Amino acid sequence: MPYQTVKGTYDLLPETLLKFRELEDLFRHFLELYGYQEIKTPVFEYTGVFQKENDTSDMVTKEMYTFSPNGKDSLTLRPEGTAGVVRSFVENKMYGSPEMPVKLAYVEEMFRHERPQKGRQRQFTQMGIEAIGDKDPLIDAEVIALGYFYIKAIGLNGVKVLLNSLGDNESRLKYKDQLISYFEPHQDELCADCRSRLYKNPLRILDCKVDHGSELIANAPKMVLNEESQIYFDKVKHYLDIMQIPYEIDDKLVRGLDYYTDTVFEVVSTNEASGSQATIFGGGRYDNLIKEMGGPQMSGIGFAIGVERLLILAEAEEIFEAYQTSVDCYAINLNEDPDYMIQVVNDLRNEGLTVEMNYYRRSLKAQFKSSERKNARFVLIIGEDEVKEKTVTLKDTLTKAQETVKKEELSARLQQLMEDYYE
RNA sequence: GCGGACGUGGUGAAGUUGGUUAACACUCUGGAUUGUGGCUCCAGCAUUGCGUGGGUUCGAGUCCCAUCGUUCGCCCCA
Repeated sequence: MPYQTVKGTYDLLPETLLKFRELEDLFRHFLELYGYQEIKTPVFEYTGVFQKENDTSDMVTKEMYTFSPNGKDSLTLRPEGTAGVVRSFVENKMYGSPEMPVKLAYVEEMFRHERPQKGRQRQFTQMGIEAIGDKDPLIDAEVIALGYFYIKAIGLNGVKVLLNSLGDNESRLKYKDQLISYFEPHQDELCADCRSRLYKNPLRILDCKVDHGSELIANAPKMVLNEESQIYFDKVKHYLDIMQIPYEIDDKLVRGLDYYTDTVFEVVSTNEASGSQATIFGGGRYDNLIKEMGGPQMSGIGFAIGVERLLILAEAEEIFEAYQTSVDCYAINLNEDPDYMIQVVNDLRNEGLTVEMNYYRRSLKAQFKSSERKNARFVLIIGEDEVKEKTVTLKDTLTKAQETVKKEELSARLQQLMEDYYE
């Protein structure tokens, strides 16, 4: 096999990683603002954590990295964050927490065996939050607010929030039945995928990209929420209005997995740089997941943001400032051995200054070029005379001023020069 | 899983219907200037090598097949 990254994976090189970190740091700042705490769950879990019974969707059957190291246990690299966090919530008995909801967050790598494309890798990073253990429209609105204002804080334009309600279990089951009886007589007009969805997850038919004569879908019965769900949804919208978060109701928005109940949302980009992968983040409320995982009947809500996609957009909108690493000093050595230079450099570093040095013998010109590339504020020249006199020739690259300083006084002199400059 | 495009040094890339030593530019290295950089000038820089492996041919970066990867779209998107 060739020595190269596996298809759909990539190296995050220093320059890009800095931008990545910037996005993460800002996200963590928002976690703090909204009172979320970060947790780490294992990269792999028992397959059952991600694969619910009766789930035969593409994503679980074809798109998970599932393996069996001992031929017995079936393990899977996490394809998403929610399941692991909910598992942890239950396993660590956080449902007993005095303060509800428990507000958790993660920034982690996910793995999906999909065909790679722009904005879609097989290993990718998601930042997400989950508010578990309580159900109130205010929590839904707050979750959306965190995501929305985070995206705005990055400086992205052309984003919009899509919002929908799938209703509570009662509303949804009723609606499912309605859809089944509506589509049943028209089965032959549906694509193969939708025919198989008909009984399992008829809501997905509404979101099908294959055109089955748009009339059929357009005329499908609309979801009618029961009174409780309608009031809940209205409150969510009301709170979003108060926070001045613009949103669009999209009744075709059903999300892929059927553990979602009531509020579902997605933030999409209208920037063409995102290509066909326009969803920046998506999430929703889940009333049944915690119980399914062996916890009490509790509800949760969360979302996940794809960091790679954010990065594509952020780069397209050129919101990153040019990064320029720099050092305080660069030490040039003109002597055969580096002993004296090492002492000088070591002292300065121990004083807290960032220092680079020349490692091997090369021309003065080459060393000066290095100092430039490292963007050194000061150049320290160490030749025969300096070693003899226990001094260092100090050149300020901004003022071009040059002076000879005693080795013991170097650190203090540098600090002074830097302070003077900023005055 | 399906369909289209693409793959030449560290980088950006030229390479006409297959024909001698793979253009040009940037970067880098050395020198002019062996204790003072940025400018200028000179020189060097793709292990007979053009993603990889086969094939056709007197001859292939150029044609054919396969394979790997990238990319665009479809599917999917927890």
